[in-house]
Amino acid sequence: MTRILITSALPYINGVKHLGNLVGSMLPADVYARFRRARGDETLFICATDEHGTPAELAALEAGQDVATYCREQHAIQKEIGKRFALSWDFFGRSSSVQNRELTQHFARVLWKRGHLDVRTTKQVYSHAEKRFLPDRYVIGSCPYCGYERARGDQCENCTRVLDPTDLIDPRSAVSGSGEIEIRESAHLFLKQSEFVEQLRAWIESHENDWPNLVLSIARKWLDEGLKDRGITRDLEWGIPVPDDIGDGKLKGKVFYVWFDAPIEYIGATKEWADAGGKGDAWRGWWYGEAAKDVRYYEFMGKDNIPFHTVGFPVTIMASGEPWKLVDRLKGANYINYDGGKFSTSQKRGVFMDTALELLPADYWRYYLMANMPESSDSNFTWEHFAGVVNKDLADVLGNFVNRITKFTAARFEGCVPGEGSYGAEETGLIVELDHRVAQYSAHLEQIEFRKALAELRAIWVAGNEYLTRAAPWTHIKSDRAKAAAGVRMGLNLVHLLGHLSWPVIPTAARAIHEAIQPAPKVIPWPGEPMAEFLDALEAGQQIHAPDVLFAKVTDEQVVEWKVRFGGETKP
RNA sequence: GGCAGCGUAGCUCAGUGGUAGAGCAGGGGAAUCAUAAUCCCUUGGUCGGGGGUUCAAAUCCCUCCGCUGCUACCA
Repeated sequence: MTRILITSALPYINGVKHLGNLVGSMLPADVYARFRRARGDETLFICATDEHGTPAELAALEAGQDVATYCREQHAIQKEIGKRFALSWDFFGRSSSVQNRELTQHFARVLWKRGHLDVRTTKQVYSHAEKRFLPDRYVIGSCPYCGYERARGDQCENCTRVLDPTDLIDPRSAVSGSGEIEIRESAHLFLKQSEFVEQLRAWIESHENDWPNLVLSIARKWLDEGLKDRGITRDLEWGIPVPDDIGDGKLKGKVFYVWFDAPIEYIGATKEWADAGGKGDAWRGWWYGEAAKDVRYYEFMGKDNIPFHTVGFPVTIMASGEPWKLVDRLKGANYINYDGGKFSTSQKRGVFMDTALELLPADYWRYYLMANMPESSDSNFTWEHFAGVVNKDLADVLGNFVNRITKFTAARFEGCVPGEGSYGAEETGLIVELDHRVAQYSAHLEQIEFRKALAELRAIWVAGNEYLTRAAPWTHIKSDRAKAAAGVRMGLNLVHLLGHLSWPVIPTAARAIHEAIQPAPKVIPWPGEPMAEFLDALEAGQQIHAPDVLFAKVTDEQVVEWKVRFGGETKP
């Protein structure tokens, strides 16, 4: 049987992630992992914090901590918040782990020995104030074309021209503002990506039919523009050191570029998982050679990460000549905007994972984000839309359905599954509809089409309400108790079904729904087929429990309050 | 500047050659089990503009406009 390996793009270490980061990678990966586990597939869901690079060092500086401490603390925070969002990682590792260091150095050594790396001298901006080299975008100055005074060294935000730091007039450090900067030469290791253009293109085209358009077009664009060799080392303190046996002694004190070691951490974190669980070489069985032949590998990420997963990481693996697993299905997401603008960590604009949970439980966000995932184009978050979806879909359609049938059972059937009466034409029709809808829902999830899947899930919730209205046990109870009983029995079986089907998306609420009927296992399995059997499975006389309100509504007052608090479109 | 994606009902989005769709919002009705929650019916679009191919175009081609992103040292 096929085993399922799932990785989510690694959240960067410099602070709590916003909803845009969540919906692009971690959340869809989690929903997919839960779906696969529910279906009974052996599944491994791996994630980690991405801890290297200049922004991490600067964030630590700003926090007044050494980088190692800063990363350790931030990792713990992100892990905690992820758990509270019910992200069901099998392991949440760290790109700064020993395991990743060993693997990254292994790849670099193999690539060096095989001649796919070479040492080149580059010119870079060095700032005396910080005593460090600055990436282009950390150098600011006046744009030589439009005069904009805060143009960055890589691009002018005002006139959008692509720049080089040496183009800037009056260049200075964006960190300290110091103008004491100079261009220095520095030796770096380059990955000869250009040698792999044909191999890479063949691989990408082999996925013509099973990768989203967005992913294919971005990957092809990089190839079509001519793949350049890429520097894979940096002059930084914090990072995975380049081993002494690479680079003929010219690379002392350098570390690998974050985008070289971050994807390798997918493998590294799997090794962290195996080491932590005493599983020995099991990590290798998910990634390497014959042992991993039965593994199907899925990656989830935002569109900004696509080049690194379609070009950089695959080239690293191809260049190693070793049989590491390449991605099979790659799901790329667009961006979600906040009230018409960007989510921004630096400007504190938008909603972040920790503050989101202060407002409402994880399931509210999970459902909204998945139902409106930016799959085909960027989508837009507004508080009104969010409140509307939560109130209508979760509170009115799903919550109220569970509530009305369980309350009715408690009031009229002593809170037990009634055994009288039998299913008739109404029930048969419903079963036919649900056989179809559940199959559709399952197929959409399997194809990683989340908007369509969630629309189908919602339609299944609606079908419950439609059925109850037609069956109208509250009417029949007055004249034909057996007929009313059959309707209630079906209603309760539907609650049972919704508890199963909703679990990948809204695990906490799904558990509460399931437990209205009976205790829920840790992984709520996919409902057995056919529906005719599943929807007649509850035993007569079984006690059920009407749950408390599953979803509270978002009030207009809350919407107003949150818009102000989170700096939405209330422009002066 | 180059490249890519997007532009369909008031809103959020499906729909890739064969008589324009869904959900929400709006309008009318039914029901009274339920978190005033539900269910049924319904109004609403010259598919960004223009040109072309075709018996037939939201869909293919050209062009223009708008929005967003990427442009290799942010990650």
